[in-house]
Amino acid sequence: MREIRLHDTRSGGLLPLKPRDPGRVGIYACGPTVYSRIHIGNARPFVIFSLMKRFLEHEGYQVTLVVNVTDVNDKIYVAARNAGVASEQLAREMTDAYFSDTGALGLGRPDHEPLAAETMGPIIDYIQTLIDKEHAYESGGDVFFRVRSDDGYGSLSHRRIEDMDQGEGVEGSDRKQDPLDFALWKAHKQGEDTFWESPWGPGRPGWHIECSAMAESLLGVGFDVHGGGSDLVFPHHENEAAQTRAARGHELAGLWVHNGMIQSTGEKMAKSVGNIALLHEVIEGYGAESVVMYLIGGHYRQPLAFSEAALEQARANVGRIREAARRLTEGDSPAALDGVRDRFFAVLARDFNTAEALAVLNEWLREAIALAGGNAPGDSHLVTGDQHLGTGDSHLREMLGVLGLESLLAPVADAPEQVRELAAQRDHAREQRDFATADRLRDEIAALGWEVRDGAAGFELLPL
RNA sequence: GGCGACGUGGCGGAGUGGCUACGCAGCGGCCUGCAAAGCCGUCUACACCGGUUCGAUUCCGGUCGUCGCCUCCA
Repeated sequence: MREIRLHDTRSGGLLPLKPRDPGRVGIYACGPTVYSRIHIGNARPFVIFSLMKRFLEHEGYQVTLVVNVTDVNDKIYVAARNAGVASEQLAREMTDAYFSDTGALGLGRPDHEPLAAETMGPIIDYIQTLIDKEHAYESGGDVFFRVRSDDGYGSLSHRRIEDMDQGEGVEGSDRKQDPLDFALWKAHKQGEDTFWESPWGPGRPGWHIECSAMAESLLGVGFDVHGGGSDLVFPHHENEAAQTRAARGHELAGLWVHNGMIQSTGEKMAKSVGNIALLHEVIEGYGAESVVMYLIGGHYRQPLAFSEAALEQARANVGRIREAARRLTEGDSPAALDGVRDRFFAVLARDFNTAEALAVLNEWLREAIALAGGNAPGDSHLVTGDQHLGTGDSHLREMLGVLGLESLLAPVADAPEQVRELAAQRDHAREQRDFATADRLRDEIAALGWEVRDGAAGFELLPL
């Protein structure tokens, strides 16, 4: 089994993936807070970790991917109040929208998608354990985590407690023993229409404990990879890690993997900045494959520039691969290309470098063409666009499958009878050298949503 | 202010102490009634200043700039 290395935020370096249970990998990635439709930045971790799961499965691991939904949070109360709907209803609607928006990416679903609202029992138990171990305390209906009781606090985000903002003026500061302490449970406040009963009175959990509890109840303590956006390193993941150390005496995850931000107008795409592109709109505009292609075009840890041009480019890339795929034959790829295919996966094994893998995939396509046509550098006429290569597509299928782009290999549907009839007429007109008629028919075909291409072996019809 | 990351050709974006990243766009060919698609070829790079080195885009230091986190945030 090939060694897979990932960049670990806590150690700051590339670490080999050493599964807790040999052959089995557990991944937990933080999903969105559902108070509005998600934007393409929210989709990045969903795509990265979905594809990482595919890659690990390709490498022979059995993978459990958990992506949570934060459906209990301050933001949701505020957004619901502004929209004049119940917070529970808004959360439910936006959760559904999230499932539908990410579903449209065509990558399938994670193995588990827990909701905070449905994990309330474990969350309350978790808090009670922290109180019992004196890592947390109740104060006026709130419960706070005692940050200074965790020796490892700051080890994930590389901050020293002394450097931290003392949190003056922050909500709840009058009830905290230490300004650094953060809320595990927040007492019910007037106007908050969703709340739960607890040993400390009615209220709702804090964000950080929700994730610790959801992750642990599905993957146990010490699972392999905890992922999420780099903006979550502090305080969210730092706090998750602290809670687990305090309650269980063990690290929550072996590796902490963080994706970079998508940038728009030169800064992080964020609802609060107002520079967002909603995922469902981008998918409708460019197609799911283009969105996936765009997201894997850069290394997951780097910031990624968002623009119309970047999406257009991704769409062009998708089109080119789809064209190439059409010219291959279903079946085994030539052994001469095994090395290129292997390199594709070797590159992914080095910190999941999808950008470099894509370059290798391009190389595979180029060599497949050269192999089929015998093109030497400088030859430009041996393989033409309409020529079927006769090369087996198994390697490409394997690579595209890991990238979530296997749909590019789907056969083109037959054109409707009406379109085929027009195309036949056009072919006849061309034989008669009646090009005016041929061009008019091409326009008619285009108006029906099809493109006609002429080749040595006759015409082809493709959906526009 | 503290911590961290980054500055690559028109654009997106990898990577490396010495050898073409890749893609998009452009340009020149091939093919073509025209077109589309495809194929071949091709031009623009490694922020700036020092240092280490036989040799640095790649290592070290500095300067300038950008971004992220420190508050909800993928």
